Amino acid sequence: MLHMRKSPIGKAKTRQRIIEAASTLFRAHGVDAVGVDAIMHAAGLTHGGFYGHFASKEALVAEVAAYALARSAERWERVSDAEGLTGIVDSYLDPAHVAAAERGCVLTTLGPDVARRPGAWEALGKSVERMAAVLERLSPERGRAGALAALSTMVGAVVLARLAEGDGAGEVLAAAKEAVLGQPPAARAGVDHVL
Amino acid sequence: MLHMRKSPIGKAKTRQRIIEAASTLFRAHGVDAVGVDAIMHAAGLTHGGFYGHFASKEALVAEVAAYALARSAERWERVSDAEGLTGIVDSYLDPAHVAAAERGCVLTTLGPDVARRPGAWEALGKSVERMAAVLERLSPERGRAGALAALSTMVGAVVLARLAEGDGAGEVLAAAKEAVLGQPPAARAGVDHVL
DNA sequence: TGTACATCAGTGAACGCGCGTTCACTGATGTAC
DNA sequence: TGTACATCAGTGAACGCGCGTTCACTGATGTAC
Repeated sequence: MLHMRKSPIGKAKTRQRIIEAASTLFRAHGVDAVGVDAIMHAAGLTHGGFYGHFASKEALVAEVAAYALARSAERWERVSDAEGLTGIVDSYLDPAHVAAAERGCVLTTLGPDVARRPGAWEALGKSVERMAAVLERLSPERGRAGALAALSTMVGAVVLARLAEGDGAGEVLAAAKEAVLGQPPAARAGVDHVL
Repeated sequence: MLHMRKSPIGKAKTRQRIIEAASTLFRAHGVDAVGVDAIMHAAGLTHGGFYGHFASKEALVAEVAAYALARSAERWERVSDAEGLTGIVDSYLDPAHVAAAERGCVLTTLGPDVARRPGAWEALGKSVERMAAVLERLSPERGRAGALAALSTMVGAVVLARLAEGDGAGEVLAAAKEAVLGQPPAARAGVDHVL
């Protein structure tokens, strides 16, 4: 092969590239539908090198889930500072989020998948906690229970929106937005029974 | 082999047995983690007979998802008649539902998995519609948007509860229940930061 | 009612294939002199 | 500064295995006489 990456300082970067490639592929196609070979290829490497970075595919799954959700939590904290509750809710309950599952929130793309792998729970819990804390800080009057309920609504709405055809997705997202932000029905379009 | 089932009237029952076996296994382990061989074995048959009933594993997946969610929708309609909104919400947001994923709501066990298989959407949409209709009938003052938001909250809460360790699951379920039923905080236990 | 036969639900060996994982190796790198 | 060498990140062939699917077959069933 012509190009190889062998400097010791580069190993950590290669590892990170593998995690990022896997986080896209896992979210897009599901954990079991993506092989080590496909991940390494997406990272610009050959499959054999995988085990120099991770003990097993399962170990990668746990790390990827934790990493991707931690990035979501970071984003929530950053957006909440700049744009407040509506900033988070609008970007989460956005058709673009529904469409781009490969970059979407892990809870909505891999939730049930990760739930079957108890090894990954611990690492996710911390990020879920951070996301709930952001919501609670922005709506202190609803308390922690209100924050957990709002998070549930947002996660569930994106899951449902990905199962809806046509305009159904938009209707679910709008309904969830209304519930979480407490907006009145306002000028509602004449959408009817499209889910 | 000693026992075989070959009467023409029995074929439809065999087919149903395959669907039911698959619906349990898919929900418990995920679609890609369960092979045709395991499904047929659980149905008391050998793997070769599968293709006398279904064109492919993908065709079975679509049928299983539709069947299992339709049974949920039926149950919602039946329970709503007898026990009203609290009957549905209490049984859906119950630790027993969280624990028994293999018999749980398809939206929470296979949602993202099915979302990646557009072939199965159509059959699911009808059942989602029925579930939303049940919620709207029981809370007409919140309208269709309120029903879709409540459904989102319930689905998201079960997904999150399956990712939580220890008491975190109960906390999410209680928060979602409070949000959907509109109950006041009431006598809340001193649970703190357990998710 | 009893016998011969056609049907076809279910069997199980076999197929090509891609999986997760291992391992002997290669060759660019950073270091020692 | 220039050369020789040890390190080790990454390569790619190979492993056993289980996948989805096919197919020649078996034998219990319902039917015809």
